Amino acid sequence: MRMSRLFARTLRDDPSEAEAPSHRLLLRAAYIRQVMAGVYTMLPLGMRTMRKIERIVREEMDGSGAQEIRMPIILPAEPWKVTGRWQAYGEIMFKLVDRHGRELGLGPTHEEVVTPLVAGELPSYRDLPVNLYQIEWKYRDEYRPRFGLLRVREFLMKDAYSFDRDEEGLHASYDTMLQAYRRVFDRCGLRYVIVEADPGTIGGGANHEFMANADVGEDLYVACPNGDYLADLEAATPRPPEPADTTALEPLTEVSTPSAATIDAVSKLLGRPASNMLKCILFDVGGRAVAVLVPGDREVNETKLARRFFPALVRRFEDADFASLGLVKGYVGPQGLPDEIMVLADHSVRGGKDWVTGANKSEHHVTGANAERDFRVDEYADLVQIREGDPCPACGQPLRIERSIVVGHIYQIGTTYSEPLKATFVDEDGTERPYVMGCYGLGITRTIAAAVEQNHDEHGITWPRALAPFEVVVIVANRDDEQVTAEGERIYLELASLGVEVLLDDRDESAGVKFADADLMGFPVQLVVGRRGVDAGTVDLKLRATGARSTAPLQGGGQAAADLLAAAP
RNA sequence: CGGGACGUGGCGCAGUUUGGUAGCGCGCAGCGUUCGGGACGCUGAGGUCGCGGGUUCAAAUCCCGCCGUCCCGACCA
Repeated sequence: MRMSRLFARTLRDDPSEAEAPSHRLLLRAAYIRQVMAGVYTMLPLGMRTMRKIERIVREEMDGSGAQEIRMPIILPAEPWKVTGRWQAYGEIMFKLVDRHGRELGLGPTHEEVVTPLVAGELPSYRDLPVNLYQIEWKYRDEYRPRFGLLRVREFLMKDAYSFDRDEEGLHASYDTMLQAYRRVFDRCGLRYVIVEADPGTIGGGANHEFMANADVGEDLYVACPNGDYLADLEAATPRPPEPADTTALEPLTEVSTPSAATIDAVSKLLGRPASNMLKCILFDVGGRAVAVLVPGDREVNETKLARRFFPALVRRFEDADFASLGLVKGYVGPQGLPDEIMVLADHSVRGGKDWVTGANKSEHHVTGANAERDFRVDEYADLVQIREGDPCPACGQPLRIERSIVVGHIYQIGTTYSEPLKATFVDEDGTERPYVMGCYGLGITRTIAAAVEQNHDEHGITWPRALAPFEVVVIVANRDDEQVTAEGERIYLELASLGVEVLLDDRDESAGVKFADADLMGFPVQLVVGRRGVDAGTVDLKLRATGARSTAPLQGGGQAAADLLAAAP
């Protein structure tokens, strides 16, 4: 490719809307252009990098026995209503209506399409397992698109779905995908960790996230310094506390707490630490009231709560909800709550006693409240938000919090979709059983951004070879010199014949502009042909990632660039 | 949706406080000079000042409404 023909105008100044490094550089280096919030056009350079990731993904998926299909972007609403996700995805799903008044959606993911597809084609256990994947645009009307390609409303994703007879088969399929993902991200040159994660609106059981480390990452995970434990912040489970000694308990006593409707205020008023307060938060779960108890110094992890009740919708009580049950916001406690309110407590509540909590009466709290004696707990569960410094569940060392970008997420979803969608096969014993499914997402466009976040410096992008849109750029430093131009052409053809993806900067620009653009666009190897070198019989080479410079003979300069490239990361 | 900021040629910005008929740098086109780290000179093209309404002799500037974009929080690849 000749740069004089390449549709790529670089920007000298940072566009004012771009903040994150990947966003800034992808715009400046002419990889992407914005169309509207969270929607981008991929320019030729961006396309080439995107295709490279797609290719790596295809090779690893095909090599793992998955088969590529293509499902539509535009989908009927019905199966989504059956699984409950028409509601659960809510406003995130782009919804539209066709001329007949039929409700349609733009696919945010494709379980509701692939599951009936397989059910219609494969009624026998003999045909299992099967794993189908596609690389397709996904649509999510995000609350807040941001950071260029990192969080967008239209993105390219590889999604795969495995169908097995039983749990054992699922585990094998899942493990195959986990290994395939490792190879994909290794080949992309990403620095990443694999963490235990929350399944979100997909639902189901065990699942892992592939997290690329990055300063602008929106996703936090906890890591044990000993390497014993890695988990998504939302999914992380703190080590359960030792149960409190309940041999001597305070009596339950009501105290007046005028205008103290917050943990902080009550804590100050009564001179008790927040950790001795029992926070009682009310939720509406699909129309049913649920009280969640956590110590006063902890937060309820609403993601875990949503997971406990998935696919029912969980929302915090609003003023009207308190009023309808005769409760006073800020003074709610678990003792004496009506029977129809389910009471859930975090495991950490077992570690405390003689709680201070609301008296269910305006301006009053109680002290000395204890589980069983004074209030019922219907279920203990893991419901708190983990914090930096919490003990590792494996070894007890304080956990650290790290920042990252989720580039892949794999799930064991079991029969979460096959059951409601009645997607069954006939098993060996003649009975119908729902498929045991796994699903596997990998963000292609997000991987582009994550790679730039990890590979850039003050001059521009420093691509790993596998993702660079071109591997070598041949810079003709003196555009007016026919001999220099001819040597540049010759080396360009030499590199092409060696199978190297090469770009010839034949533009009528000064050398400085060419160097700056080459650095900005991030090609791994730069080869400079100039007057000086041609006279001396040499070319100059530069490895972009390290800045290391060297010279090579003019004759065979192409081979030297190819050798340097082969040694590049 | 809640909080904050900003919308002026392709990009970055000034002008808005104090209304007077739009400017700078980069980029773009032409000519000439330059030619190994974002060259220089001359000439030129390019703007419904986000949109709609209002006030005024006169609005980029003042008032009202709307839209868009970005940043901080609630969803996810």
